[in-house]
Amino acid sequence: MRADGQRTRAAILRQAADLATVKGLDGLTISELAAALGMSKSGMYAHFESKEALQLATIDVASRIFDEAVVAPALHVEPGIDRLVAMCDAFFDYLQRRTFPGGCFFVVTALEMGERIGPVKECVQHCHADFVGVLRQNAEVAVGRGQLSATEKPDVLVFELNGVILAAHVHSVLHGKADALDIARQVVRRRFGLTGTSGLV
Amino acid sequence: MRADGQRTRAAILRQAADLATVKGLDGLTISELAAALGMSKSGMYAHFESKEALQLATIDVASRIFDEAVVAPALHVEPGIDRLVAMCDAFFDYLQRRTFPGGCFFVVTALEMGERIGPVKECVQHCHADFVGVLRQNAEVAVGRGQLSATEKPDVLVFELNGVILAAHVHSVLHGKADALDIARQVVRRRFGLTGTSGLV
DNA sequence: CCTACCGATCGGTAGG
DNA sequence: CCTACCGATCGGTAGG
Repeated sequence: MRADGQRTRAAILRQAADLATVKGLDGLTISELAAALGMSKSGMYAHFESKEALQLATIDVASRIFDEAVVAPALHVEPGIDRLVAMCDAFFDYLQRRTFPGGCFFVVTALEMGERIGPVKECVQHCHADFVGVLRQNAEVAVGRGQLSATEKPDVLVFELNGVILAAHVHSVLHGKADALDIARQVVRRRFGLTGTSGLV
Repeated sequence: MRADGQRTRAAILRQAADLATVKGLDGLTISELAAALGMSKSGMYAHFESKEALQLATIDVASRIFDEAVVAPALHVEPGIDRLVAMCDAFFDYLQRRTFPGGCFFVVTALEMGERIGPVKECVQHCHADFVGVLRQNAEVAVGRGQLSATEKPDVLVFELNGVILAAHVHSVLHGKADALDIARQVVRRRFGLTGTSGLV
């Protein structure tokens, strides 16, 4: 049945995304993926013609999961600083609840693909750039509405927020430091001159 | 001759470190490494008993290269804020001159090893923790000497500096943005309330 | 979606 | 440090 095929495909991609956050998009193996799903290796090829096609499709579903978990919730609050803070908080929540077992799919793959060449790298690159673009838009709104000083450069602000996100990842995933996400929430608030909900400075 | 053996071993490890920053410590292959050196695969096993031993030895030389490039230069300036800024600047220089082809060895491997288990992950983890520890010591000195407010938490400051380093990496390596390192230097200076050498805020 | 199979490459060893 | 080789596993295909 058609619906079954699509459900299977979705299950494969979700599992692939999970595995990729631990082993990398390249370290991910078709046999390993099949085994994790209790299927045969050739069952994977019934859904994808090559490993590269599988990788590309995996990035696509991962970006949907990311948007749903991190971007979408923040769209309910006002553009500008509020949305920026909401989006960072949503990211920290998404990281904390381990939506993917190895942390954030795009943090892991962005660093894995650093100097690679080819469609998989470009796809990861574009997904990451899209997220940075959303942050940037809101940084511009924040400056435009006078929520931030007119001398504040959106590019620099986005760079800094990205840094907090990345530091949160390394401290919580690699080092398993439980307080990393609290520190991250606190740093974001202080950067905007807000009194944190996460306790004293 | 003994000296030849050691020179070969050093050449193997240097090449391995280079490859690991592009393909990852796990994606690195013995055959690929041998080919890059114009040697045979079993020539590698004359120097290392297993891939894991090779990985561990590679991390060791990478940490020496890192210390020489990033930590050592900063030891010539006063502990505290000055040394913190010098160390960050040294990191940005080391990244800019592409000491390793894929960026910083420890940024790349720290994210690759995120949720792995075993001696290789632990080794990367300890190297990263050592660097964070050096930053932390200087953050404590800075607070102790009154260069920073007494309410400033060293852990939080180190978290932030780590974020700047990571953001510099992603923006310059993945996205190839040439101005990333200038932004990074600027952000570090502003964080300490210093007037940047890298132009206006 | 499976069994059965392909050539290529993996990490690693024997023997020199 | 090499040639020659090992079993295991890789990505991928044939045929059903």
